[in-house]
Amino acid sequence: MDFFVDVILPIPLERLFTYSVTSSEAEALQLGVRVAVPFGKSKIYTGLVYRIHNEAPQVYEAKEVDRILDDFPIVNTFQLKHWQWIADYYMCSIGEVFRSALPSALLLESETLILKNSDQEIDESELKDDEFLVYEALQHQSSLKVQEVSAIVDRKNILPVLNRLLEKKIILIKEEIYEQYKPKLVKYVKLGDEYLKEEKLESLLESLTRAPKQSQVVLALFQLQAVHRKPVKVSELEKESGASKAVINSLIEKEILKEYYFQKDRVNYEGESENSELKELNEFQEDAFKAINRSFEEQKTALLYGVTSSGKTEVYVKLIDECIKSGKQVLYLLPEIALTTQLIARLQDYFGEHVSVYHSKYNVQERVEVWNNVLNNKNKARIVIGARSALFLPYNDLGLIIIDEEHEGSFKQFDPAPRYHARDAAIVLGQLHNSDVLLGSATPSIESYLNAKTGKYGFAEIKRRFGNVLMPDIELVDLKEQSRKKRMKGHFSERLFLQIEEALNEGEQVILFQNRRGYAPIVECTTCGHSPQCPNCDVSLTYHQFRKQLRCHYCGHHMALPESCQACGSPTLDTKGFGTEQVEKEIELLFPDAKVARMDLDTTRGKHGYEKIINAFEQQEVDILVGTQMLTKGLDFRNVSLVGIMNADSLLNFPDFRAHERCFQLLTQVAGRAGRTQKRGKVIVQSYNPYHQILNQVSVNDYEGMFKEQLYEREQYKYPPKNRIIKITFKHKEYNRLNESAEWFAQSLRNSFGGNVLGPEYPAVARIRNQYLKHILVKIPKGTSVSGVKSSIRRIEKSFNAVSQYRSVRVIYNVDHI
DNA sequence: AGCACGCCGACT
DNA sequence: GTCGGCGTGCTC
Repeated sequence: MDFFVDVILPIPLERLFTYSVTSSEAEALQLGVRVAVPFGKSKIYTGLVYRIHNEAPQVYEAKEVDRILDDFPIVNTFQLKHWQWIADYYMCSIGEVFRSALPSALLLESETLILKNSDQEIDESELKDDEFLVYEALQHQSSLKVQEVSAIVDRKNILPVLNRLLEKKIILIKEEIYEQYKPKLVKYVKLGDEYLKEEKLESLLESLTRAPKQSQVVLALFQLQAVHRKPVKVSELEKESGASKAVINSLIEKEILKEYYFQKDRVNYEGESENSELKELNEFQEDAFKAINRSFEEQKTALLYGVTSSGKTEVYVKLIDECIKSGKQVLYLLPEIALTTQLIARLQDYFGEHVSVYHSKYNVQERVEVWNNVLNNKNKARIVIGARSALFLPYNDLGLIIIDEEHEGSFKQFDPAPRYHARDAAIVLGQLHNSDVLLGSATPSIESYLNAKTGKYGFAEIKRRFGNVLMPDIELVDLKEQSRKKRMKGHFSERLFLQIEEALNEGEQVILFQNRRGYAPIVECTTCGHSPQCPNCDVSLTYHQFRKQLRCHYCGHHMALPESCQACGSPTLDTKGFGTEQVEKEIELLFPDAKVARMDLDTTRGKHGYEKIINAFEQQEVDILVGTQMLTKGLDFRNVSLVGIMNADSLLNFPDFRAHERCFQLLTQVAGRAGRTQKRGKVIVQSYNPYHQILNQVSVNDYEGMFKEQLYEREQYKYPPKNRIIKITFKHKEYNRLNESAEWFAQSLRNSFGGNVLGPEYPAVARIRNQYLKHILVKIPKGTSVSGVKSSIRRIEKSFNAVSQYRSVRVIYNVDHI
């Protein structure tokens, strides 16, 4: 009988691919094992076995599986079901989910290598220029990658050159696959088996009298073993004996010593293994804890609404503790930017080596190790704390999922596919594992709060800040009035200025929030009104003073700041608007004695970018911290008494239906950084529009009011949470073709869904990296079948792709777009 | 998504 | 004439 496997390939194609295997291979294979398979003319991909069967394909001959990569499955059936759900719900292929789920080191791909054919006699004079260049490069390097050849001959299409060289038998071509993950090995030594007996030992030491260095090494080894009673690393022995590697190696060669290796994990918790005692919960936390457990008993997802600094983490810790005592795994999801060392250290303090961390700043090797630890249900991966991608780890016995800062929009993956929402996908994962799911936030999303209100979720609440610290006092300042009365110092109102002064005098710290990086978003000529634009995107270039540069925040294009206007030549350039950099500069002028630091994308590049700034602020080496929304997430500073919002209007004026909700959340979260100890914190919100409803709701902490109003508005305009939306983006470099094709698509959609189709419309930035963009929004009213709508859209896409002019237009689906 | 194949304009 | 552009179609 013939055997076949259906595999998932990491490409955006709907279907699975069938390959043939031998009967012995079929016996060894299991679902969830990786295989290397040939694909197309020359490529080799990593596929995942999804089905093993005997049904020979009818219309084509299946290719053979190249190689089986795992002895045991590295993906389990929970994951496969979960991936399928994500693919269906978020309208992408399971291959795309596969691609983003696996750490890249486990997704090996073939690479074409060009090798020299050394058997061949070569007459260099017969080579053309480009051929010679490749030939010469191969004299220095044993192999070249396609990209390298491309760089050498300075051309994109290198196939002709390679073909000519192949014909002349100068080169060989090879498809190379390599396992990217290499376990880290540590070298140990012990005494050779021969010398383990007492009598042999004596003669050994005698024989070494003429080699003092060597006997020193042997003695040092004894000493180390006697003291530590554990295996001895080569590096330790080297240090202890003072002998060189060469001496040790010659002992190994004589088989007096024996070397051996242990695999070592790269990610290790080095702290105390003794855990701190769990803190006692206060009465409010205790009530919340009980309420959460009650909803878990009813198999419900629970929402924990606890004001900033109310001690939600302690509640989480207690739940985690109970869960791991029952032997199950815990997943603790956080937005990427909230994954600070502060929080991780806190959890490790309680759970020590049970905690594993998984997020984008981990390198590929470290990620594979966490993956394997979770797969094997290792103790050190009992608790995984991570960003949204931690959702894809191979849990086999998940007991609890916590999604902290549940309201955060960054839980939704934006690009590339799968464009999933980690919170929602986590709830589905919880259902598959039958595990408890807890959402936590100080500013719940409208969706989750509604679910709690309607009884779909359980609900728990902590209204008091920990230690009965008062909620910060929030004051709104009218910028219009202040500037009319000429009370502004730069972008600081008199109120804010005086408050900063006071805080500094008291030796307290200040946080200033401005949701825009750079110095100024627009440079403008006061003579002709011209402002420099990005050549690739439809945006003004932002001025960054620290490099005297104009930069595009969409494509990275940058240029030096021109001396004079590029349109009219007059030197009257001025800036409009302001970003964090300018706030920092003004602070330096207004408060020359204060130490300022800035935290935004520009200052936190690199692996430890955040940490440095956060640590400096924590150690009070910095008095004033200026930053973007990065500041809002999970940072806990004791000594901050004042938070200033430089300009709240930029948050309110976003042109989408979530702007007000987001503004409320952001401001409440930043405000929550103030006054985390006994003294009541102060927050100053500057705005041209201080009577705006949302600002007032923030100032009196009226979440309920905000919720009711937003819910009403969303219902009126058929937006989530009661309705669902799918955003369809069209992308093409030709303006006209994009317009036509998007219009065609919208018309077809309208035929099916009438007034529930909005657009096509240009987004605020209508061109990015030379690609024009247009959006269509499809609203799905409550009660309508979501899957029905999705299949209609898919049908329309098929006819769309049948039109040849439209086919090159990229169509991107974004289900539940944030 | 890649990647090869095939047809068309711009240069050595 | 060739080189390199891009539209088209396929991948087990």
